[in-house]
Amino acid sequence: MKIEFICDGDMTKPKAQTRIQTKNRAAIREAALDVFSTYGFRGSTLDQIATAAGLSKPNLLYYFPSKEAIHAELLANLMKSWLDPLREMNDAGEPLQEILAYVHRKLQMSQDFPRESRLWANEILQGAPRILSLLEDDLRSLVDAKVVVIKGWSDAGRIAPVDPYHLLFSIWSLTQHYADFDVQVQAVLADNSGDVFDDAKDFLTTLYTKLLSPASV
Amino acid sequence: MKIEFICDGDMTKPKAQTRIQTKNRAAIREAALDVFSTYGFRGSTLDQIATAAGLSKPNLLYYFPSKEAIHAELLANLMKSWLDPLREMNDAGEPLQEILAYVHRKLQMSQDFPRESRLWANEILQGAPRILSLLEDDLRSLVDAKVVVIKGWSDAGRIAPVDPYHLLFSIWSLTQHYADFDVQVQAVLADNSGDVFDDAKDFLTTLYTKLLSPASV
DNA sequence: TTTCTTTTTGACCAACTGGTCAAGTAAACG
DNA sequence: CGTTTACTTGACCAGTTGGTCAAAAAGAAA
Repeated sequence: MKIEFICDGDMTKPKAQTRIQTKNRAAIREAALDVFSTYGFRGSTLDQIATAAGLSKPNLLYYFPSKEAIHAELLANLMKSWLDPLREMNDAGEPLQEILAYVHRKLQMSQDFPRESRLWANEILQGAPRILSLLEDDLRSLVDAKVVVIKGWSDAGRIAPVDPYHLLFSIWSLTQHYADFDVQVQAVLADNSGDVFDDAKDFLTTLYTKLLSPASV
Repeated sequence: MKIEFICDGDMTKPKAQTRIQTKNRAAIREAALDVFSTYGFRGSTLDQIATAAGLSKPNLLYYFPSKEAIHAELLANLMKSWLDPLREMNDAGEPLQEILAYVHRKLQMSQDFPRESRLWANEILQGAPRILSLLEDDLRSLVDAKVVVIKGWSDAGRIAPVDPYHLLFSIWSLTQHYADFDVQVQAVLADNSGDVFDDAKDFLTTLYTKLLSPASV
């Protein structure tokens, strides 16, 4: 019997997975996340992933039809959790609080899911060949919607005037930097101080508070 | 006769290169920068580089002893130009102007040398296996020196109090983002507006001015 | 022109790549 | 228990990889 592919378009047969399938598919996803996020798609091999998952290569290919398919599934899952923190930003909330909360959520994701962040970064760095269309649809429309919200806050004088697009870019880059460039951050800081993410949180809170607080005049 | 390797440690024989050597080694560096910055080290092949340089693979290997050697030379050159903009930050200057000038220099580099930025990003993302020691030596000592300068400005009340390390991280991430995540930026902005880098420059100038201007009290 | 050196290439190699397949082993089910 | 189904594997394949080498083709120098 053929394995059902999660999330495919057709509605036929939800086809419950067996214990073994659930376990092994999860192990493969874990291993693939490790390998892909470190070496990128073309730099990773099925043997690496299989070994990391504790399976033989043919066995791995019993669960996923191809290297491409594993990568695609990871990216599909990632897209959702990558957009969610921005979706949660609430039109009706207090503007500065909403933006700071978004920054903190993104920073927390860099701390908790650095591999996911690096997988994303690898894909974008290489020109996003596999998710360009998703960027232009899902990401773009979400951003466009939130840009309107931010513009509204800004026009109403509830936050300082700011380019909403570049504001979002700044949040992405500042928060993901701590995951993507971790090696560099560690090399510079070495033993130097306390917790990096605590300090980063303080720094970013100050930065966005100063940037966005409406002029007191 | 063996080809001399540029910049090797020993002082013997400067050994002037021939016209052909100069031309072909330059072509190889150009091509390798294209390929490595797009696919990362492991994802790039000698055939790709050779073709892009207009040479056959054996011919390419006549000029460089290995794939590793080409990559190493690119990174060595890059390290210098990557650190220079920070080196130029002048202790004796007006603090805010010095920092803004550094930001603008880095942003300009993202605009003018996006491939170099992506080559760097690829290397760091993958754990910097080939330049970790350089990060821990050259980069770290330069940063430590400049941190003292910034701390001095901050203690003297010439700029607002700020964590100097995270200030530098923020400059790196905000400026390099426009090179490294270019595809994503383009996907979000699409045709939307005028020049991305012009807008980015305005945004960053405002951001760091607000962050660093000393309290008016 | 002749000679000497530099440059270029086609043929080749062993190791590795993503992927297949038939045959075997282990679960689950009746 | 036996049988059906799910899972696993060793052997294998064609294409690609980084890299070698001897010999041919330019260039430079005389």
